[in-house]
Amino acid sequence: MSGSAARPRLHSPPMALPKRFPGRREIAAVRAEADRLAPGEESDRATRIAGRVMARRDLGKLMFLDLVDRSGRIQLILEPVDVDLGDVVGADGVPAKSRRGEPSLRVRDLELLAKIRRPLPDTFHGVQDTETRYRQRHLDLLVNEETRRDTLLRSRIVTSIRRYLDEEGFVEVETPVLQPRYGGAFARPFVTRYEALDRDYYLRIATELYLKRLVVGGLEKVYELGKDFRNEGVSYKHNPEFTMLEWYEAYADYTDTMARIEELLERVATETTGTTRTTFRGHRVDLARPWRRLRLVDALEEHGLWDRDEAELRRRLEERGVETTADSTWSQLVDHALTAYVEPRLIEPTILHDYPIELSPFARSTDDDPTIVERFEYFVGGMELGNAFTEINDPDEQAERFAMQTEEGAGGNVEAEPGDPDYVEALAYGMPPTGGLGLGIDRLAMVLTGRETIRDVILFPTLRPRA
RNA sequence: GGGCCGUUAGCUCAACUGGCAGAGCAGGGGACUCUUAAUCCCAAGGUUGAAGGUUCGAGUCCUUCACGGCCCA
Repeated sequence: MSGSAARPRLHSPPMALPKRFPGRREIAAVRAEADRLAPGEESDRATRIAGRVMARRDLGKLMFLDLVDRSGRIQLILEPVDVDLGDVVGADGVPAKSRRGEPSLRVRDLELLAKIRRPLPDTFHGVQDTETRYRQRHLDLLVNEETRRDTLLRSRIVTSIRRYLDEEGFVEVETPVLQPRYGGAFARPFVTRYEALDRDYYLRIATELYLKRLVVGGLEKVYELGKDFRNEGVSYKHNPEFTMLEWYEAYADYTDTMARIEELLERVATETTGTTRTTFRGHRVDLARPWRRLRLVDALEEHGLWDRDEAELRRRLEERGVETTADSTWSQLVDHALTAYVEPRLIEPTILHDYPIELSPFARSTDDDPTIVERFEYFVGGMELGNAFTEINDPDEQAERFAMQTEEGAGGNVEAEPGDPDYVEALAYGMPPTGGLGLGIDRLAMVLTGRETIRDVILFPTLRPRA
């Protein structure tokens, strides 16, 4: 911090740094302006920019700094000052192009806005240690440009999804995160304590049941985009706290919903990345419509893994060396077969549709087979992105499905749907035929950023606390 | 929950079969008026994740623990 006596000190004393830096332009815009000049030429237009000093090349009587803000990077040319890598500064000067042709700002005045007090990590190699990147995301964002880029891309993805749904007449709503009774998905919940009521509450595992109440109430097309919580381990595609979109559209069925999700993802990809093509986990995939469609039964039969008899299905799985002791019900065996043999092969965007009724407590039966329901899941790069169905709107039918799930739970499936009598009562007031859909936002962000783990698209992924 | 791998300076990484813990960047001092991973000179920087053990001697071998990663469940 103590520069040589020959060097002028920055005019702001460290203890009284400015509280604002007004009139600043984005670095990317200034850089573009400077780029239009000839080498050695200077503009006469005074310009102010601010950001973090990320490189310093000190030549004695001349100094070059690289200044970075959210929009980009530009070189500063100035009289030498006492400044450290990582300092936040505001610069006042004119766009210029160096003799070597680098777009720059010729600085008249440099103002320290925030002093770095701990050394910045390596600005060339960045932070490589995954643990540091997740625990100290500020460092990751500062020195790893890809992290900044993918964070901004994720933000544009969410904005683009909202724009589409809003334009299509959907209403964005917010429903309870803290719930006295959980439901709407197969998962174990986080349990918490509501002291004032002296009873346990649950963090929501889905928004499903509340959103469909709103369709009963006449909102017609609703969506919610927010966090769900599932009490399970982490993997490359699982974080216990994750972001989910659910929408419900009155007067639509699952074929309408298929068309809409294809349209949405094609559009979001194009708007945010400029293309429908992406590379994910080593696979080149194209999100452009139409996607491949495949019946679940056909997909399982391809592997000789479709059988209605639990013992027989278990035998066939074990024959292939699959450990099935954790699967206590037929539904769990089907799910296991799906996860192990079908899902990894669904590389190009694929809609897998028409599910067994046992796996789907909210979906209406198909017209030609009451044991098969109008449900689909859609996959990209061997990973499920979401789930959708033609919603049950008959209260008696819904009550029966909850009863089936109670049996499923009694059979040993801890993730069985617990049921919700209040929801059944809501349906008794009449819900229009409705198509509903869930979309895993984190997973979509993985596909569009090309990141291989969900922890790279969640800014603060769940980690064990340091001892 | 199980298996394997990792943890060395603020950051990125070395250190052979057990034999003086090292470099680059950052930070400190100095030189340098068009550099862009600037360059050059000097000095400094360590409880090798934690605890225990084996050994004349441990970053290295053994045990336990913590955290992370990958695979499996």
